[in-house]
Amino acid sequence: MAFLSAQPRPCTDPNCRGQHAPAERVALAMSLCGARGVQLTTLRRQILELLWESGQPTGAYELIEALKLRNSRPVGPPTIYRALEFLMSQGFVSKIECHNAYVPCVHPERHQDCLFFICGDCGASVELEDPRIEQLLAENAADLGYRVTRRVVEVEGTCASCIATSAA
Amino acid sequence: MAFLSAQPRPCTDPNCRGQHAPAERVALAMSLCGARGVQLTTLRRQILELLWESGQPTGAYELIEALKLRNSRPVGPPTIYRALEFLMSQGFVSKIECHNAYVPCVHPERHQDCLFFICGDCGASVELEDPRIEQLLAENAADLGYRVTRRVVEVEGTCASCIATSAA
DNA sequence: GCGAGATACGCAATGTTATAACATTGCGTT
DNA sequence: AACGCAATGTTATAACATTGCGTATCTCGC
Repeated sequence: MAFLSAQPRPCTDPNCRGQHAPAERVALAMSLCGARGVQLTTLRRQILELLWESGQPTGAYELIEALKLRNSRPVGPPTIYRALEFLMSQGFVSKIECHNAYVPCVHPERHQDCLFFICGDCGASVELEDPRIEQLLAENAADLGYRVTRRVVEVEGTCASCIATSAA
Repeated sequence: MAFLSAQPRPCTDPNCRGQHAPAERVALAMSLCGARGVQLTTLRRQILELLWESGQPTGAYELIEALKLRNSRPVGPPTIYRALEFLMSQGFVSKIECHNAYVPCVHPERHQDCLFFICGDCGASVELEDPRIEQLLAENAADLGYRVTRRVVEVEGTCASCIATSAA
């Protein structure tokens, strides 16, 4: 009886905009890792937590600094990058290529690349899915004979609240 | 009488796939710079030529090496990056964010961000335009209240010829 | 032509992001 | 104990990009 389950469940609202508590998101990741037979180790979990708590795309070296505060013993760049690679391979994190920064993903269970809108003023990013865009990219790929391994769709601009603030 | 003009003219075929001779492309850039009142200096022109001749996304430091061979006097990173910034501002070049590399643009006169398909095997990239995708991104931006300044759409995968090669 | 201001370039140093190469830890199995 | 394995630690370096400042070159009004 799924509705009685104590397990965290995936969000099914494509327009939820990622409004979920960090703890809830991390619990979902732990659950998925269990089901997939991979390990969400302490380090990996901490990084995922930090990303959820950060609220905006965060650089690898910022994560190193943040972990230093939390853990006393510092970790080196390779450690961070390996953990990020794991988190990305599992769909828990995406890289914002145009900012060399990392964001937690709202829908790791669907595990696909989605759209990001990034505000150049406040730095916040929003994750969206749009099947129509995915479809069109797939069509273009088919026309070219491409086999697709990854999609990067990043829209840079100014978010509504920053527009409002700057107008004031 | 436009059809008698000796000026290079923009390509109007959205699916031309960039099959244009480097010299022709550079001539178009020079013409556009004249019309816009900006300077396509020797350095900038050389970099644009190198990108057209390269045939695939090229890193800033690769351009430094290539210029060293061509010019005897070497140029430093800031010089290259300034030139690339100029070429991007004029729509002559785009950055492939997911590879930290630069490609010449087929349609500088339209001066807008387009789609790139990048082959992970051979490294070649293909530039496309798809108004339907642009439209959908604009819709999503409008829904979110975003003012868009730049679009990054990069599809990584394997191109048709590399698929054929690896199958053989 | 000629000087003032703007634009572009040269150069040294530095900052930022990412990976290579190798060593170690911890844990479960034999 | 000895081994295998996944993850992490350590050191160094590769790869990408910017800052700050001084010099050269171009443009335009005179």
